[in-house]
Amino acid sequence: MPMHNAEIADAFEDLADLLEVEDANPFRVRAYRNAARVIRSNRRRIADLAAEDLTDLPEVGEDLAQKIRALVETGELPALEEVRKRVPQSISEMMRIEGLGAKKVKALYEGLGVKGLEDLKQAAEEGRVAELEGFGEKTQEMILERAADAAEKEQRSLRNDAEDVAEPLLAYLEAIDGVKQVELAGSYRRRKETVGDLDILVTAERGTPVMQRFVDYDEVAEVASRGDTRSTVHLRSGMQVDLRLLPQVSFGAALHYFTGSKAHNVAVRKLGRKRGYKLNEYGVFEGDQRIAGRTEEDVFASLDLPYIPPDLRENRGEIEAAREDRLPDMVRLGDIRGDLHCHTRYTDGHAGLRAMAEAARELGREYLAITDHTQNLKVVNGLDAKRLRRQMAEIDRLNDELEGITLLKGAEVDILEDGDLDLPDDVLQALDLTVCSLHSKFDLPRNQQTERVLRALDHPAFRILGHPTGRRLNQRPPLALDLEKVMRAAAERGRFLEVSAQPDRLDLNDEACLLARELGVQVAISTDAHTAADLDLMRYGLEQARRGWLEKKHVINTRTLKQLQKLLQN
DNA sequence: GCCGTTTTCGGCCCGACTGTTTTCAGTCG
Repeated sequence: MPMHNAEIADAFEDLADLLEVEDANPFRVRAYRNAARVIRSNRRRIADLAAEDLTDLPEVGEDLAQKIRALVETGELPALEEVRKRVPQSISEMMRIEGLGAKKVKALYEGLGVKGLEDLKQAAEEGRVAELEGFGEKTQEMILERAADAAEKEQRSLRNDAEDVAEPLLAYLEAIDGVKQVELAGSYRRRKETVGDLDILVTAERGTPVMQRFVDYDEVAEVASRGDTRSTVHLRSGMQVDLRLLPQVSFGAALHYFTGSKAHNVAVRKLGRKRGYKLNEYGVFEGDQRIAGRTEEDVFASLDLPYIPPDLRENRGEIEAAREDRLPDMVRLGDIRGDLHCHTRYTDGHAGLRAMAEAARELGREYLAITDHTQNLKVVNGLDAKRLRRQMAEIDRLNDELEGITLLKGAEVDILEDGDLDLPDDVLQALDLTVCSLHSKFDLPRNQQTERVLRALDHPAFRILGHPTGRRLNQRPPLALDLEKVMRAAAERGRFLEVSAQPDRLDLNDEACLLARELGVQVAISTDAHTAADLDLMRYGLEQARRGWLEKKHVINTRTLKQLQKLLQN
């Protein structure tokens, strides 16, 4: 089983952590971290590229290329094994405690012989930490408080959960008398699929008690730090929130800086340096002279760049594209004309056909495909041919009656273990479209899983591959599938892939959308609604498609009903 | 360890906040 990009990245992160504790050259440490970031976010499997020239990857030179090859081939990183002989691996787990970095961990290890979280907790309980030079009572208390939490795995929040926390807080801040601007920066603003913490930027009239009101917010469980221009709190929900109070004149620079991504910022700063400018969160400076900073548009303009939307700021070519005036014209919610995946009471949905149709019409959809499960999925009472025929007849009757919306006859057809589809051909052919999905045998080896999907793709009734990787955020990793191969086959056969808008799926994700664009596969952004209210989840799928540079022309449910029907005929 | 329109050596982002060592190092973003 070839090594996953995340595993390779983890190995270099570990190496960086341990070297940092050893007080190695900080730039060397950073080089490993930079490479880990590049590897982790690369959409192709590094293990598969190992035969090619890995130095083509940014941040990867001769040395790292050789280390990656060794790691992929042997499963071991000799440099890491070397360091582990000198420093126990477990001490890096202490660095997960907020407020403990490499230097403090090194001091704890050398001064107290503490080797991991358990040791550390014990040392703190016995009061030995406070006695160590450079440490005190407060640090010891902090360690006691956080050691237990650090042992649990950190999880990022789903976007919709983060919104539930963020929106009321933003409204609270905006309502403070004297507050002028409130913006939520960070990965939240970039519309990333998950959110780690919230970075809020505020401008206000002089003397406005923003910080006091912020730490007084009802939902604040703990104030981690409080200053005149910056404070950090933890909310009851567990979410960390940073708030920064800024002068108007640098608001745009700060918004750009704290929106990130880090990789995007590094690339933009580099562009500035080439022109002799200095970029930081206060502005763009030529010598001591601030030449931009009030708005983000100013900041980009000072570098002769058009405005780059936050969704694209991942250093995936957006800066070059901006310079050459070929930024994508990303698909918008208003472009969406229909929804091609939903369920009803016939299987595991909670509303009837008419209710779903009317809810979709309320949202301005012109068509809605009814795609209930098929017989293989017993737990949800999947439809057999007979029941599906009955549903099709009911849809025909409803279509005669309904104004302003058309229901399409479809099914979410199970792809069986051998790649067959889960209904007889005649009934499949009678449908307007199929969404074909994997719901079983997630653990097949990569080759076999890929073959299974390729076989299904060959079926004449196959139209859309539903939630292609099967991942559930924070629950289930993507299944082993050669997505590139699948996409190439789909492009050849005129088939489509789904971008599921379910907040815990978002599948295809942003990077896979980029790949789809590159390989010429069109997608359907679908809600997979199980209730009438779910039909409004569309925006979450749209956000990931936009992050994946997809335009209106790449998304089949932006077509009129007539155009779509033509696309689905072949 | 990487990188290069300042190019094969010599840089590599830097400012706010905290706790502690009372003038600053460590951490974070």
